[in-house]
Amino acid sequence: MTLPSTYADRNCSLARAMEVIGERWTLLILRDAFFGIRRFGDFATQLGIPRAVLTSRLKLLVREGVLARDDDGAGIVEYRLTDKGIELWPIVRAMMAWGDTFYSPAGAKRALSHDRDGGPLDHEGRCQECGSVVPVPEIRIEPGPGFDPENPNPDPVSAQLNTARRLLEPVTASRTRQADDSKV
Amino acid sequence: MTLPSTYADRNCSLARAMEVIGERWTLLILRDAFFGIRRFGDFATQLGIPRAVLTSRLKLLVREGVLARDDDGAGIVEYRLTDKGIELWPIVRAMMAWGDTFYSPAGAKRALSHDRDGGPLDHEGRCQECGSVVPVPEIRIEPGPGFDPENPNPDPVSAQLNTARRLLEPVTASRTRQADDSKV
DNA sequence: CTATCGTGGTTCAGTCACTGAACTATAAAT
DNA sequence: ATTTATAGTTCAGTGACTGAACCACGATAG
Repeated sequence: MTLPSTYADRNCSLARAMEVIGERWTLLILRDAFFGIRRFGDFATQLGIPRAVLTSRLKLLVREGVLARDDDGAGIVEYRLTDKGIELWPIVRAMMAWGDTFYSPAGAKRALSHDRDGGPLDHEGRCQECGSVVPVPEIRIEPGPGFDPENPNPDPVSAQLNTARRLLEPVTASRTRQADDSKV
Repeated sequence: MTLPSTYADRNCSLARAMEVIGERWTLLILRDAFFGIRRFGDFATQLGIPRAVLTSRLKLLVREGVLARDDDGAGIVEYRLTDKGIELWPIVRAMMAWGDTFYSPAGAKRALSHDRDGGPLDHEGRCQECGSVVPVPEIRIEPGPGFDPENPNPDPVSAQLNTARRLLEPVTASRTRQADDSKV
């Protein structure tokens, strides 16, 4: 049902993509998923999104195969990006780059680099050291020159998000999934 | 007015970008702008968007410097992408590519190529012939293998949009700006 | 000069979605 | 048995979108 009166244009792939990821909050949810957030409560507190809307968005993203819902039966649910979801990275990266260019005079708020060789990424996502298009799990993200530690949000999840990390690396929650699974 | 309760995250450029281009319809308006649409009425009919919403979106985009409003004083107004707006192309391209990949089994609905040498563009926007990142005005767009001529929309604007053209090349309207010989 | 048309909007009632706060359900942990 | 952590649901109030009609203005036709 994605949208009541759906975008009519059947011949533009952009319209179809918008029905999946174009609703309010959706891209911010996905950004946080790239940053390693997997838990319902963490999405809710990080984004300040109404929980009912979060439920609705997560359901749509799971139905469309962008996120996978992983329930361990013990009250712990994780939402992880699927391969299809990971292929949304160029969109997220392009939007961050545009926002940095025009709304962050002090420089990029987050700096991206190739975790293997340390080379910075250009705006097309290429490592300037090795020249390759860096796979998402090898991308290192850290606060950049434009990062503003205004209100240092003291919760542990925010603290983790503001350190240098690799994309998709899960934030460790207070109560983790049962008995340490090897799927990281 | 961008958003009533704005996205709170001040430290993600994505949130700032979403405030400018994240509202419903906005990216479709910009897609049409890349395709050469410049007139209020053409946006309205091509997208099927309520005119009040279109007014609101155009005003925001002009205020943010993404579009320029050009009024010739004779009842003809044109909205054109600025340089800042043209830099949104990687976002539009990435979303079309993702939509094609996952929702167009018959192949891309629109094919992109380098107008100078005819080389097709890869998913990062590089010409596979000359290897360069092709500037937007040199990008040729035409119906691709997944294009579906289902309801051949008979209006002249749609007809132009479905032929091979360069991006940003304006669609010629029935009544053009200031003194023109091409009367129908 | 008046009437009509093309164009770029505005207005408005009805509907739908989002917001924010409170509440519920379930499974540990104490 | 009670508390805590987590993942949701519920609901009234508000705001945004929808669709259709209407308006203002300049150009064109009679």
